[in-house]
Amino acid sequence: METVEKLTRTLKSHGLKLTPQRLMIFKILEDNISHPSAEEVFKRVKKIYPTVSFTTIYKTLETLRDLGEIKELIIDEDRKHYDPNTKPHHHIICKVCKKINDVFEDFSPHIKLPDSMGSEFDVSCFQISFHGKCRNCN
Amino acid sequence: METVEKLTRTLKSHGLKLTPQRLMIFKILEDNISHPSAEEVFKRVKKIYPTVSFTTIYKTLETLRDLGEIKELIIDEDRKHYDPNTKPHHHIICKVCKKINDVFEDFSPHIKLPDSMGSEFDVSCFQISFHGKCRNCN
DNA sequence: CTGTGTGCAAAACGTTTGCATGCCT
DNA sequence: AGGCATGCAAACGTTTTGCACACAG
Repeated sequence: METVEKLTRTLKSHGLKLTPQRLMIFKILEDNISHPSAEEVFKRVKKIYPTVSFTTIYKTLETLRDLGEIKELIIDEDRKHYDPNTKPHHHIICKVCKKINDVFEDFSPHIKLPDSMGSEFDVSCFQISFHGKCRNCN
Repeated sequence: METVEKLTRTLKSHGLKLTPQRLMIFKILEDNISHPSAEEVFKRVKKIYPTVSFTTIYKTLETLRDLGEIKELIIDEDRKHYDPNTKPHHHIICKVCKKINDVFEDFSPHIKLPDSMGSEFDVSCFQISFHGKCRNCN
C-alpha cells in the first residue's frame, strides 16, 4: 500500500473521494503486518470513529483491492484477510490460533510451472501457504 | 483417497456405516481430478440419486476430510473445493473461470522457512497456489 | 450542484446444526 | 435392537446489495 498522501492522489485520479472513514481505514492498514479480517479493521476503526458501519469497511476494502493497494488473502477457511503489503511474499498460518505471519524469502528462482503446463496457463503470480503451529500453540 | 473397497473397511474400523449415499459420493470423488465444490458433488450425486440432500453431502465430505481421505482446498475465494488426491502437490487456478488444475512438480527440496522463523513455527506442510489464466480464458 | 460515499436494514451465500425419522450392521 | 445416517428446516457468520440521506469536490 502507498502512503496516505499518495493514496489520496490515487483516489482523486480515479474520481473517488477522501472521506474521514476512508482516511481512518487507510491509517489502520498502513504498515499493518497483522493481516486483519474485515471485522478486525471494523473494530479498530470503531474505537476511534464509533459511528462507522460494516458496509463502509467492506466497500472500502473492496475499493482498495480493486485499486491494487491491498491484497485479499485466501488462506483462512473462515474469512478473508487483508494485506497492505502487495509485494510478492508468502505466509504461514497457525492451525490452532489462525495467526498469519509473513515469509519474505524469495522462492521465485525455484518455482515455475512444469514445461508441460506452460502452454496451458499464463501464470501471473504464485503464493506459498505454510501450515503449522506457532510457538504459543505448540 | 483409497479405493472404494478400502474406504469401506476404513469406515467400518471407525464404527461408521456404508450407505448408498456415501457409496455414490465415494464413486464420484474416486479418481476425480476436477477439484469439485460441495455443490458440484451434490449435483452429480443428485443425477443418479435424486433424493439426496445437501446436508448429507456436507456431512460426508466432512467425514472424509476428518478421516484424511480428501483434502479441503482453500484456494477459491468463493467456496471450498475437495481433492481426493491427498499426496502433496500444488494447484493453479484460473482467475477467470476458476478452474483448478494440479501441479505435480515436487518443489520441497527448495522450500523451507527462513532459519530466523524456524524456531517460531512447527511447519507440517506447505502448498503453492499459482494464479493466472487458462488457455480458454486468455 | 453533482455525484460519490455512508449507514441502515435486509438479502444473499455457503455452510452448519437440531431434530425426528430411517436404516445399516 | 442399537446407534449411526439421513433429510428437512432453520440457524449461522460472512459478505453483498438497495436505498435514502449526507457530504466531498
